[in-house]
Amino acid sequence: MPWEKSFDEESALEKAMQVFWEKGFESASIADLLAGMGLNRGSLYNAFGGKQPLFVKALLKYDQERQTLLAKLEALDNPKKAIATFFDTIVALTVADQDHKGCFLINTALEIATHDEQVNKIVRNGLREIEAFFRRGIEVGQARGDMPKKFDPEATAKALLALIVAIRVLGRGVFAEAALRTIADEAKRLIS
Amino acid sequence: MPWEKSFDEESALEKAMQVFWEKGFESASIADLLAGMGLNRGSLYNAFGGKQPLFVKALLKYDQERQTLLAKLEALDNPKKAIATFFDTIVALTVADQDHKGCFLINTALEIATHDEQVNKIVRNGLREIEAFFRRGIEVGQARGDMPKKFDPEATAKALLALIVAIRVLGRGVFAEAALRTIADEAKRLIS
DNA sequence: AATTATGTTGACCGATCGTTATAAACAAGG
DNA sequence: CCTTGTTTATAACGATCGGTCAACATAATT
Repeated sequence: MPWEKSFDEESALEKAMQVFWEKGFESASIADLLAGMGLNRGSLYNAFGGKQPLFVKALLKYDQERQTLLAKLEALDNPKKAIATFFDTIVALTVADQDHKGCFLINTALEIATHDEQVNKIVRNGLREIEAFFRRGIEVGQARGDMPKKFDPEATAKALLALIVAIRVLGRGVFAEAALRTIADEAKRLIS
Repeated sequence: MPWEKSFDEESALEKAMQVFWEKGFESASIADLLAGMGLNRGSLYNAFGGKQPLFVKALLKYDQERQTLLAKLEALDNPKKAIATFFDTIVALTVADQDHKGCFLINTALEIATHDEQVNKIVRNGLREIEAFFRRGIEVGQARGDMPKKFDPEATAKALLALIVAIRVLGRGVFAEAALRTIADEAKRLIS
C-alpha cells in the first residue's frame, strides 16, 4: 500500500452530513455533495462508494453525536435535571438553527426510512434509545423520590419522545421559540 | 366555448393528491402523476398548469378534508369526547395506513415547506387550526366542568398538537399500534 | 530508474427530470 | 361545411440526475 489519502475522510464525512441534513437525501445532488465536501466525483465514489453508502455513513455519524449527548446527560446522575436539560438543549438547538434543518434522524424518518430497511433501522434505533433514556431517567427519579410515582415510566417516556419529535418537526417553520418552549415546559410538567 | 372537459377535474385532483401524499413532491414524477391521474401530459399542464400548482391544489384539497373532519367533531358539542375521538381517529387512520403515508400536511412541512412560502403558509395554517380546535375544546370543557381547570388551555393545546404530530411521524415505521395508542392515552390523560 | 499500486481528475454515459411544442382527432356553434 | 377551442398523442427540449471510466499524478517498492 503506497500512501495515504490527500483529504481528511472524517471531515469530508462531516461536510456530507451537513449537506444531507440540510437538503435531505433526494434533494442533495452529487454536485451539492462534491461542492460541500470539497472533492471531486472519483474521490467520492472511491472513498465512500456512492450516494447511498455515503448517506448511511453520514446518518451513523449524526447518530453517534446523539449517543454522545445522551451519555453526557445521563452521567449527570440527576435524571430529572438531565431530562429537563435535554429538552432545553433541543429547544435551544432548534431555535439557533437559522435555516431550520431540524433533526437529521427525524427528517430521515419521514423521507426515506419507509423505503430503505437499513436506514429505517438506524432511525428506529436512535429514537428508541432516546425513549429508553427517558424511561431509565424516570425509573431512577421515581426510585430516588425526585419524581412522583403516580405515572407510568413506559408511557411517560413515550410521551416525552413524542414531544421531542414534535419540537423538532414544528421547529421547522411552524412554531416560533415561545411555542417550542411551551411544549418543553409541558414535558417538564409531565414528570413533576 | 365549444364544450366541457372529457375528464373529471376533481377526481383527477384526488388521484394527484394520493400520488403526492405517498411519494412527496420531489419523488413524485410527472410520469407518476400521469399514470395515477389517468391523463396525458398536455391535459395536465392545460388543466393544472404544472407540477407545483398541481401540488398546491392537492395540498389545499387535503387541508379541506382536515377542516371537514374538525368541523364534524366540533359539532358534537362535547369537547372532551371530541378531542378523544380525534386522537382515536388519527391512531386508527395511521394504523390502517398500510403503506405508512402519514399525514400529507406534516410530511409537506418537512419536505418543502421550508423552501416555499405559499406551501409553508398552508401547512402552518392547517396545524394552527388543529391547535385552535384543541384550545377551544379545552376552554369550553373547562367552562362546562368536563375538564379540570388546573391546566392552561393555550399550553395544553400546543402539547396536544405536538402529540398528534408525533403520532403521525412515529406512525411511519418507528412505532407500532400499541405505542401509538399509548401516546393517545397520554394525550387524554393531559385533559383529565 | 522502472514498476506498481493507489488517488485524483474531469470528461462522459444513459436515464430521467419538468416542460414545451406540434399535429391529428374531436365536438360544439355558425 | 367551416371555424373554434379542447383533448389527445407523441416528439423533443435543455437540464440535471447518479454513476462510470480512462488518463494522469504521485509515492512506495523493486
